[in-house]
Amino acid sequence: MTTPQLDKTYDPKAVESRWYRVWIEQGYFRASIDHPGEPYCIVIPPPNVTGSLHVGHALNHSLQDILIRWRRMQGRNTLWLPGTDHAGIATQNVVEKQLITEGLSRDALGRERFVERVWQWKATSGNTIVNQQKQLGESCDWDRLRFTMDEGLSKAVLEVFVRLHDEGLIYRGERLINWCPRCLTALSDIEVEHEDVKGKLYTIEYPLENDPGTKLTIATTRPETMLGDTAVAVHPEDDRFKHLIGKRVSLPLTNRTIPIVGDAILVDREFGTGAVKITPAHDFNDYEAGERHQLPRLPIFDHQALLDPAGMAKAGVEPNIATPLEHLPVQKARLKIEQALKDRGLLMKVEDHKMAVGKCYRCKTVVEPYLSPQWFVRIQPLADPAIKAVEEGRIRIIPEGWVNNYLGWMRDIKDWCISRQIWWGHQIPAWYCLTCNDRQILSVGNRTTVLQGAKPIVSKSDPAQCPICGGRQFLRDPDVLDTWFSSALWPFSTLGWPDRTPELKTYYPTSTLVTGLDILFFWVARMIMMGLKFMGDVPFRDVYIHALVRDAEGQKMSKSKGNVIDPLHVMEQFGTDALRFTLASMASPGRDIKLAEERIEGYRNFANKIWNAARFALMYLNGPRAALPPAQRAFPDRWILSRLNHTIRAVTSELESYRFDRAATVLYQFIWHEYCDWYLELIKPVLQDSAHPDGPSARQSLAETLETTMRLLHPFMPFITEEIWQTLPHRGDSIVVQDYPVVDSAWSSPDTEQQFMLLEHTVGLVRTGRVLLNVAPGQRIPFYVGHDDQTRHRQLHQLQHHLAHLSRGTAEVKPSNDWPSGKLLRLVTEGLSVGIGVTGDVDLGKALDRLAKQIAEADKEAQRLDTKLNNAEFVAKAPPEVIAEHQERVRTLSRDRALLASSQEQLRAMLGT
RNA sequence: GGGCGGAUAGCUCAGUUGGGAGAGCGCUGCCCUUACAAGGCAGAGGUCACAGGUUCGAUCCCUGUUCCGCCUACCA
Repeated sequence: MTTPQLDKTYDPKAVESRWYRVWIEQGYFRASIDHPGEPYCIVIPPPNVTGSLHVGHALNHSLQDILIRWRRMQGRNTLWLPGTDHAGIATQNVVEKQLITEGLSRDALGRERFVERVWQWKATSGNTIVNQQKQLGESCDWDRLRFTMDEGLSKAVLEVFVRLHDEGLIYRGERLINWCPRCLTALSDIEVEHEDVKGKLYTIEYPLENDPGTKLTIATTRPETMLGDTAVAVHPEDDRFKHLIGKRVSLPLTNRTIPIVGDAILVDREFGTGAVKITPAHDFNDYEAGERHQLPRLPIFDHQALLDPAGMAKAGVEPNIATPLEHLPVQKARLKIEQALKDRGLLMKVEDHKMAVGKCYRCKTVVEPYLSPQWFVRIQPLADPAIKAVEEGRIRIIPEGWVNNYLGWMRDIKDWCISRQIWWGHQIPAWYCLTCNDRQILSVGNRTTVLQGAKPIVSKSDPAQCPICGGRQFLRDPDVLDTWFSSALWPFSTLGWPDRTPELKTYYPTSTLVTGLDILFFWVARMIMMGLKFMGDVPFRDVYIHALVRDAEGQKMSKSKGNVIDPLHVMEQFGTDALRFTLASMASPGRDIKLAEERIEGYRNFANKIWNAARFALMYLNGPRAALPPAQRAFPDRWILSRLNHTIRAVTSELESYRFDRAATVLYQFIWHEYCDWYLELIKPVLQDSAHPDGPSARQSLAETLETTMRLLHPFMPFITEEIWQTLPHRGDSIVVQDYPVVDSAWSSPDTEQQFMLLEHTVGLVRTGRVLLNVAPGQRIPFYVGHDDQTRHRQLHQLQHHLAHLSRGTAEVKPSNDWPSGKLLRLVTEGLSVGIGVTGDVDLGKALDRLAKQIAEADKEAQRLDTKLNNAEFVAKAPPEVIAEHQERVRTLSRDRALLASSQEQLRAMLGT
């Protein structure tokens, strides 16, 4: 038999694309409802269709692939369902920017042609991220790739919208909503990011209508909104002001007077002046206060957040004030208002003030509360079951710490604004009869607005006839749905819902959702609500929430900071397996990942180490192999089988609890520091002697353990493990579809492990001695070993030839008091003694320093233990086994110390000091 | 303002029934020893943030403080 030869260093590029192609060709990732195993399904958090893979995706996807590959190998009926979402606002923004560079605009193009352009863009760039995912080795069932705007998923959206509307859970109404004046659309509450900024607090005087000499002083951070004030509020129990309630003030800069109202909710007596202006059209609190006091709402900004002439006219703003303000943005208007108030002596003071402003999560523009008719989901009835599902443990959130976060948000949830004033997305299935809604449909330029009070016909298909007037002319609601509305249906819409498909029956509820914290509310919470509502069951059993990836300094990665780590570049440079292993090993719960390239390089080295272990194995695997029962194998084989068994148990249980970091650490330690450092070294003498009687069993153990280790590692490092596995003796076509290793009690051998620890300590001591005495690495030396404990001493005899081999010398096992008295460096630890001959002209400085240090440490430790043992309370109250252990340690220490001291004296004697 | 998490070796982080403090990277010294210099061997380095409390005994449990993150919120 000829053995395949491997190159000296591992070259990821040479193997990755090759194996991925094979895996796809063989259909290993394809799921089938006929598979006999218990289903295990993950739906991918769909990335933006026009995006590209960033390191956050790489983490998220690596973890999912580890789970899926692991479960597939365990024989489960696995489905990892991939897909992308249409990312309404973001994608529309991208295409609009393209149009600008062509001198076009979406308005110039018109809705239909614009949407066509977006589809074109999706067609050209939509595969980018999918190809990058393949590069990462993701074992998705690509035949089932879904997109939120697919026909099937769109059907699901229609179905859900219409059913929720019919049940009264979707309604249209005019409310104050978050409005992005740049994207020109409504946003939901959670699409607004709050950011602390340094602002100013303006104190302004409003004169009383019937007593202009008396003034009510208010404080505001947004003086420009005063033009739309419709009341001033004071606390009803505030003795300073309560007599003013019911009176009116003249609103400066306008011809209006507005009432003073008492409002205990809005007003905090301690803050500012104790009096607050109320602008219901431009502030959420004021909007609610306005409801309480039946105040009019006077918007003074237009949809671009510019001062609106018509609005100002309606608000009675003095013409000489209004004219210069027309079409000014908020910031500029503020300066003019400030000046006007100053001119009239009404501006008392301006102070620095810390405040939070809301920004659009897509474009970072400051959002404005804006009064407009929108569609909402009445969320409370959906939230209640979603709260219960988590409370009752039907859904587990991991790590648990996020449960309260989830519950807190769900219990305080607000109605969800789902309409967006953009064109890319699922258009709302609502139509307005042109006859019946004549007065509610308003066209200004190319903007069509359907006013509050219009009567929509909600239906899965175009209505033929108005049920009220019989009219046949309709306007379809121009708005589209929030992208997250379709994402919320993802776990069942991707499986064929609303049709009752066998896939749905097999894979729903899905098993695990892997996601970042940033979309817990955007996505996870909404999937839970929709899943419970429409499937009558939770969408997934486990939600695993992983950390955010930051740069080495802990900064959030962003293109503008230039600190992004590009996963594609990393894969190119260090290999995909290295990247995947790095991310897995750093995925500790509840902590952000600070990623530095050196870490990835370290795991590239790990891959190379594995590669070379395989090269070593292949070099010696020629020749007959014999599979003896584990107990009859040689010491190194018994030991590595026992350790491998332990590693299988640990990796499996860590994966079961989503501790990817610990699973990775366990694998790393085993492969590098047990398998390579010790096992391969231990078996070299047997392998290198082709006539050795233990050869057949050693070769069998070597092949068997390496092959098993590759299977154990495969979910983490799919490419290198496949490449190596193929060169080893194996059964089957691909590691992808082999069984995951399971614990085998016949492999477990605690006695052998004990013995190995003795070997490890002894070899360590000899090697230390060699360094202390400056013995050349290649030089073979004679040395003595002995142990105070009889059993250990006997074991040293059994280990003799291993000791000699690993210590590069000849070992004589003999009680230490039988050793020659002079010219010997003795090193001692825990009853174990090693003696190395000292030749005349060696520098003993290092050795003496070491002995002195050991003695000092022994003294210190002995003193610490003595103190404890002399404490009557310790002796009286500590468990007997703890006391016994302490006493034993004191005895060992004192023996060790005595031996070290005598060695010290002997060396000193040699030096003649 | 509220909530949550973190503070352990130079750096990044493990450490689950409280009883001798760990890994990776980096650093120092010696080695191109026929799997691997992307390597081997040996080694240095830590009042486990601070102050109290519980306990015979605390990195671990409790309280408070400081600093740093994140989430959330209507303080004009």
